[in-house]
Amino acid sequence: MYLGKRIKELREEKALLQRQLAAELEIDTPMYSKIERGERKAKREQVIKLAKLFQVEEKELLMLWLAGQVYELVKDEEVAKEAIKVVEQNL
Amino acid sequence: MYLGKRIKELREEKALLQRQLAAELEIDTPMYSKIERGERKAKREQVIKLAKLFQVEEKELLMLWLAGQVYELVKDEEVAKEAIKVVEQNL
DNA sequence: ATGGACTTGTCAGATTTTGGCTAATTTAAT
DNA sequence: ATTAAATTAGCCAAAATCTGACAAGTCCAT
Repeated sequence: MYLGKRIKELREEKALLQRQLAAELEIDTPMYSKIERGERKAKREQVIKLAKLFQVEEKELLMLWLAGQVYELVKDEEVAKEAIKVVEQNL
Repeated sequence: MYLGKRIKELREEKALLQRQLAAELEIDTPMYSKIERGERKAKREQVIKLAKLFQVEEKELLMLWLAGQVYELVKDEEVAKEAIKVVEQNL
């Protein structure tokens, strides 16, 4: 998963533990673990908080977060590419 | 909405009434009306049935249906374009 | 002003999502 | 190999969302 992969990188760079970030986000550790692995999706607010904690651009993480959701939506569809292109046109 | 616009066109081309299509899909007319206007989203099965009824490529309607969902997901996000591009890369 | 087509609003029931708990597994160090 | 810490898996109830149906409304032509 897009966001999960990135925040895992960031967490390891800064040598933080899942439970520390979980505490910051006020969720439990298993939940944070799931977000990192993309098993659960973070909420917008949590992504923003993570950007602050890691001191990276909010936009970067929000973009990955959104991309992950789009990917989940289209991944099993034969017409995924075409659909994406159509949306891209109209943005 | 992508799909709604298209099935309205098709319905008018063939001079059919909403209630006729609603009957085919086994839903009530208000529901069909909402699907056409994009107020409710059709389910996959209904889209396929509609393609058969209108005698158009299943793929065409499924693509529009998917595009509509993607659009709903990203439309209010500042990072929509970038996110879409990232997904496009990885398909 | 009646009738037919379509739309709007509402609502309970069904389905999904969510958060947190416990327990299992993996990892790292001694 | 044993322990302790970190991470993951599985489960369950509460909350939120989605669904289908109905009643009532508008709009338009006759």
